Amino acid sequence: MSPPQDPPCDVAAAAVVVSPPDPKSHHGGGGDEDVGRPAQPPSAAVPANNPRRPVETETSYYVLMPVHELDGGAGGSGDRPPPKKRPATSGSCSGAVDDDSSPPSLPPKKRKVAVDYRVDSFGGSGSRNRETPPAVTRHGGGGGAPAGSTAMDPALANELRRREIKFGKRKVTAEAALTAPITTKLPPREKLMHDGIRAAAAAAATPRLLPPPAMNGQLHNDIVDNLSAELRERLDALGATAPRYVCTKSLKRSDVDLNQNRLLISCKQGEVFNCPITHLFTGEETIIVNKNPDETKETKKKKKKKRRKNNDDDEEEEPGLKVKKKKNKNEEKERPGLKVTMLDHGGDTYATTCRYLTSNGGYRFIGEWGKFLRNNGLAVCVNKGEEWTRSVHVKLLEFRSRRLPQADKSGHPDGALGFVVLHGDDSDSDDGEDDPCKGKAPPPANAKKNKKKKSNSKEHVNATSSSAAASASVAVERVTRSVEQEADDEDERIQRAVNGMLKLHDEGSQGEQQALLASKEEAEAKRAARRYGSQVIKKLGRGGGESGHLKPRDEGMGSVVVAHVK
DNA sequence: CCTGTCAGGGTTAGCCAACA
DNA sequence: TGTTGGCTAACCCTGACAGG
Repeated sequence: MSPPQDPPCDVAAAAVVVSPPDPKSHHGGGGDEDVGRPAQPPSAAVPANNPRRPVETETSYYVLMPVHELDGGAGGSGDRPPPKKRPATSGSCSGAVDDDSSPPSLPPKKRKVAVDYRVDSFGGSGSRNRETPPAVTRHGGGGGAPAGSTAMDPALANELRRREIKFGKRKVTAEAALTAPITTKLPPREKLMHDGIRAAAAAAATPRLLPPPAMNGQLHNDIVDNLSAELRERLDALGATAPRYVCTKSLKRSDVDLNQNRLLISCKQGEVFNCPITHLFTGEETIIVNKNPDETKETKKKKKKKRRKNNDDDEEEEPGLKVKKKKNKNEEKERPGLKVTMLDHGGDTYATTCRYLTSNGGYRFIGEWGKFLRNNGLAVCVNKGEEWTRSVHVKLLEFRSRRLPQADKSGHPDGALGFVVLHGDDSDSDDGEDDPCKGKAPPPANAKKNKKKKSNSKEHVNATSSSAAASASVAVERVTRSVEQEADDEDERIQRAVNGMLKLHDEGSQGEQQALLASKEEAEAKRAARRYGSQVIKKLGRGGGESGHLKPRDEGMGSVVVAHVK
């Protein structure tokens, strides 16, 4: 659960991908996080006569190209609307994160973290101004800007330049027809590619004080811009800093249960420092939030023992109980937990307390969380037999204000920490699209199916993404003949793949990593080709010397080209 | 190389106890 | 009675490993 990286979105690695018909058309392949994402069971997906796929859409062609080239044309553009979100088909709780990650047909009872750690995916929007950067940084190459920041890594640049797409035997004319328009655009694309490279370098070199211009940054802007007037007024009144996106939490039943009155945001054990919330806290706040976790355990054990003793002989314990009560009172005064003010969409204020619970491995917000639920119509009283069938997520945006309680104790010049909590039905949300981490979230109902899907998704991802070098910032254009719905899914996947590529690159485009990826991807692509009757036409950037009648639309666009031959 | 199985780990739901 | 703190079991995913 490494913090998402903010990709330089201006440049695109280009990949011409003729996707195999189905197997991957439904799974959420994509970013590295998505590799494991469950997808449609191969059995259902592979058949060419898949009922879910229109006959004429068997072959889809994907072209990854610089985002600025995506105007009009094949339906992609830099400002194209965020990929449509797949509607949650099941009544089960599926968070925003879960949504896109999980296939519609898979309503798992329990799912992995629904917390959307897009924090950094907003171009670090969530963290860019943070005092405490995430433990995992994107700067694999060391200090300063990430690789290709101030200047593109020469090796990468060379790699990109010598990339060529080579098409082997192609009996399908349709591809040629598709590629035709592509080739016609070659000159501008080359230029754009260079522009893109420069843009990537510039973007990387630029301190991320602003959200990146595209993708997640756009999403971030959307979130912030869509704050209600009341909320804005409230923030102004508090003299709050600009809200920054933290994460998205898909509300589970336990989160909306009024009897529990708490919101749990779990953090993977051992990776608490990767949790976006963790980095919101100053040192002082961290101490408060995590106050004496060990003591609590010890006291608990003691309590347990005492309980047992109580069970054994109640009479003797009475004095002890009194003592305990007194101690508890003292503990109450010292009760750990950070006072956190929450604001809802309407600007209403809720005083909550945030604590990190080692037992649950996550942050628990208590206090007026129940009030929030009631005011926002999210409350469920399980005792009354109510069921939580909605799929609602909440977005957390952090801000600070000196006018909040305990601002002085925060240890932060901007004051105490507060959260803007925006909720919405997942069906309305589009957040999943950009979530690089959502891949982790979706647990399929069937693990076996999952695996198969997983493998498919891997193939797809690898097929669409190739060398890590190519991952140097991307945008995706899809040229497809498939139906819109299908296209949307594909779009999502490619977007995720791109994100994954970006992430890989950000993690530090190490040679080993590249080599590993390259070999893996090539193998996966070949496998996919065999399985789906496609042709692995050429793996870009591998030797690159073979002849081919098709030149890459953009130099430096690394990819595995898989042509599905109908 | 592919597939199936197993073990480990993470997340969530449910429950209970203590306290105000 | 409602709130809060905490534990634990169940579920499910993921990775590793072995067999075909």
